[in-house]
Amino acid sequence: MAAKSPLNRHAFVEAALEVIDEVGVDKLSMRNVAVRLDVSPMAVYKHFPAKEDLLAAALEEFITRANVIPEDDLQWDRWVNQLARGMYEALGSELSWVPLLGSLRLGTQSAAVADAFVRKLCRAGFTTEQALQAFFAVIQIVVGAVCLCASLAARRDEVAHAGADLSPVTQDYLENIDSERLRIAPVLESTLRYEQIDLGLPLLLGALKSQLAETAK
Amino acid sequence: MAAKSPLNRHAFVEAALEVIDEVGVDKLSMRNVAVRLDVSPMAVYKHFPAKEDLLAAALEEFITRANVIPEDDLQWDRWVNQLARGMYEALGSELSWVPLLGSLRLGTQSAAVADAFVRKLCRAGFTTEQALQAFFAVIQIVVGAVCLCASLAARRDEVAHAGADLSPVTQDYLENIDSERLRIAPVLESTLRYEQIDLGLPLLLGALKSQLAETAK
DNA sequence: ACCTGAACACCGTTCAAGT
DNA sequence: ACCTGAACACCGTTCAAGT
Repeated sequence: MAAKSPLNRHAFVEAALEVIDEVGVDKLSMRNVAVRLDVSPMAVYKHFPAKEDLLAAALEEFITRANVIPEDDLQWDRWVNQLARGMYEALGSELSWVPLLGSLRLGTQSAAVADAFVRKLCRAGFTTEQALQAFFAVIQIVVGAVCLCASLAARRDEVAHAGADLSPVTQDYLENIDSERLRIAPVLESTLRYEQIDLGLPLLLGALKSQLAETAK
Repeated sequence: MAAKSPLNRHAFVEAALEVIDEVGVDKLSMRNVAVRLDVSPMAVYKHFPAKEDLLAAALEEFITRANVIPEDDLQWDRWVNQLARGMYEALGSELSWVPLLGSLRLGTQSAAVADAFVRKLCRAGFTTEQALQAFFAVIQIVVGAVCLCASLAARRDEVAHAGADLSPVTQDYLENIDSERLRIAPVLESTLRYEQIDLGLPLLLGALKSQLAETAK
C-alpha cells in the first residue's frame, strides 16, 4: 500500500463514512476515524477544526452519493414524489444520521437539490415563491417522516413481548389510554404498517396540485 | 431543607429538566444531574437503568408541561392548527431537544395527544383511519419544521459577515450555485423570514379540508 | 507542513462495598 | 432499600514537541 502520501480531507471523509456505515453516527469518534487511517488521532484536527465539521462534511458526501435528484423527463408531481421518496429511503437506510438532522448544517449539495426543485416547479407553472415554499414543505415531510420512522424503529427493537400480536407502540398506547377508546387500536396497528412517507406526502402533493390549478386560473 | 428523605424518580426528572434548561440536552449527564441533587452520580442508576431512560422521562414531562392540547370548542381546522403551532413553539423554545426527536421513544403523554386528535377529527366527519393518518402527517410537519428551524438557527449563530445583508443560508446558496440562477436569492431570503411551520402546515390543512369535503359527499 | 504523545477535563456504566 | 467510591473504557480538544 502507498502508505505515507500525505492524507487529504477526502480521505478523512471517506474513513468517516466507513466508520458510520459500520457502527453508526453516534459511535463515530475522532479516534476511531484516525485508527482506520492508521494515523494519530490528532491528525484529524489538521483538516477539521472540530468533530462537527467532519460530520458535516460526511453528511454532505452522503447526500451527494444518495443521488436523489430524479430524471428531468418526469412530470413535476412524479418528480417531487420520487425526490421525496429518494431522500426518505436514503436517510432511512442510515437511520443513525437522524438524530443529527436538526443540528448539522447542510452545504453545496443541499443547495443543488433546492435549485433543481425550484426550477422544476417553476417550469410546471408555479411561481418561484410557491416553488420554494413547496421545497421547504417537502423537506419537512421527509425529515419528519424519517424522525418518526426512527422513533418507531427504536420501539420495535425493544424486547418483543413473546407471542404479542400488537406492535410495541400499540401496546403502550393501550396501557396509556382509557378503555373507552380501545376502538382506535386496530386502526393504529394498520396505520403503523404504512411507510411514514406515505402518510404526509400524498396529502402534500394533493395540496400542491390544487395550488397549481388555482394559480393557472 | 428536608435534605435526607429518599429521592424518587420525579426528583431526578425535575433535576434533569433544570439541567437541560440551563445547559441543553446535549450537555446533560448522569453526573451533573446527580450533583444538582447533591447525591452520588451513581444514585441515578437506581431509578433509571440508563441515561436514555432518564431522557425519555424528561421529554415526556416536557411534553406534559407544554400543554399543547387546545380547548375543545374550536373548529377542527383551527384546533389542529393550534395544536401544531403549540408543539412547534414548545420544541422551538427548547431547541436542544431536536437532535433527539428521532431517537427517543415517546410515552403516555404522546398517546394522550394522539387520542385527542383522533377524537376531534372523527367528530368533525373524518374516518378514524383518515384522522390517524392526518395525525402522523401533522406530527411529521411539526417535527420537520422544528428540525429545519434548528438547522437554520445553527447557521445564524455562525459568525455573521460584517455588513452582510443576506442570511448565512442565502450566502452559502449563492456560493454554491451557478450565477444564472441568482434570481432565486431574493425569494430565498424572504422565504426564510417565514416561520418554518407556516410553510408546510397551511398546505396540509388545505389538503385535509379537501379530503373532508370528498368524504362528506 | 503534517503528524505525534501526553495530558486535561470530561463521559456512561459496572461492581463491590457500605449503612 | 438506597446510596457510595473507585475503577474501566472510553470521549473531544489543547498544546508543546517532533520530522
